[in-house]
Amino acid sequence: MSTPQRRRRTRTDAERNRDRVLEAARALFAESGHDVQMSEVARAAGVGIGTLYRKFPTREALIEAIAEHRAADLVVAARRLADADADSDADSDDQAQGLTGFLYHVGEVLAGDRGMSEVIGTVMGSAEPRGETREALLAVIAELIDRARARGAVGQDVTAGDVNMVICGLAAVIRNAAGDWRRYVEVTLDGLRPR
Amino acid sequence: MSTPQRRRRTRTDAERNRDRVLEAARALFAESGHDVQMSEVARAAGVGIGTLYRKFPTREALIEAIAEHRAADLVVAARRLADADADSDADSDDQAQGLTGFLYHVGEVLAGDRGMSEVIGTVMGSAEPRGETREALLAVIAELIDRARARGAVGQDVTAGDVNMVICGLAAVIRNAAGDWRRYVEVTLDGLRPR
DNA sequence: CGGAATAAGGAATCCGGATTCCGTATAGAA
DNA sequence: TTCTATACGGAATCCGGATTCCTTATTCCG
Repeated sequence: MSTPQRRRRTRTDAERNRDRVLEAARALFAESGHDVQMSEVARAAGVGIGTLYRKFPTREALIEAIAEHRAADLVVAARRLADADADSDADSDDQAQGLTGFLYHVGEVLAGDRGMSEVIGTVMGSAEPRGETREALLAVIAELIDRARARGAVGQDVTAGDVNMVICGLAAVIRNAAGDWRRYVEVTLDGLRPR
Repeated sequence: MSTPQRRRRTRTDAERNRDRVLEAARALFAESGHDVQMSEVARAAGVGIGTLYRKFPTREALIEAIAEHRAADLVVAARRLADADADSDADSDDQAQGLTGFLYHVGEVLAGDRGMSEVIGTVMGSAEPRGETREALLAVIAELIDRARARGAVGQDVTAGDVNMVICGLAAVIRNAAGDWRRYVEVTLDGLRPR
């Protein structure tokens, strides 16, 4: 029946180290993908392996934490594009501007982040049951599609799932340097147009 | 200066075992992808690990050997489709029949072969310098494209590289169960049409 | 049939990393 | 300043698998 006294606040240095780890890992993963070693991350962060493990009990946990962040960034970007799309008049030569912009943005991001390109497939795939961020992303994508469709820029039958697939493929193209990813985006966008 | 006497022919049992290994590995990889253990392959083949390693000095060698086979199969299939395409009149409702058939065929194959879907990206990507089979595949694809283009079924600017990318993406879609791959093929084919 | 020359088997070894453990160091509450 | 909950560091440990090695079994050539 002991009354638990209020916990001391988290040590400031602990917090600082967490940030350092996160940042170092983000950079390393972006540069070389997820096959970087935990010890490397720790070194890059200027922290001991023990500390790294205190923050993230597992390599997987670390990767997941970062992937989550980056995915959330994508949601934000998509949100912005959707809003911009809402404002703009229908005078642009690209009637699907929001969606178009989004796909190119994703390409840009993946092209600059090896790690992300390795995981986005899983994130978007039907794998993870818990996908708060995933749901959010699908929602915004659906919105982008609706806007484009309202202007007759994409087929009536296009769904967020379709874009999902396209992104999944895009990541693979980028990872394998299988060609010019911009061309890929161009082709798939054409494929989504009506008729 | 010793004259090497003519070698004894390869023992029949040795050959038999090689086939067994190849077959077992093919099945296992198709079923579960390439993360299967060497010992599992050996067991499935009814052979000792030592024997397995005598045939394929490295896990990578084994995977490569099988991937090579399967890729060659794709070339054969493509070749057939190209020939069939050559015969057919232009009365079909699908003017790109050869190419269309090929992409669906690839999808079918990848959907039934986890291992292949994991590697095709690398095979098609600009990775491998030595790509006899890769070259052959690209050549047939180019032919399929030419035929389709002659009928105005695909854009003037479509290249084998484009199809390459599409396949790379297709593999990712299938691997991640990111959606209905047939839909993906449909969309990308549309994207390759003129205009 | 007899004897190399090959091949089969599979236990023992090796290895690259991830993860754990515990003795120290430090922040921050009193 | 003191004291203790927290956090740090990084050597030691653990582990899953690939790969090696050596002993025994088979082929098949003469």
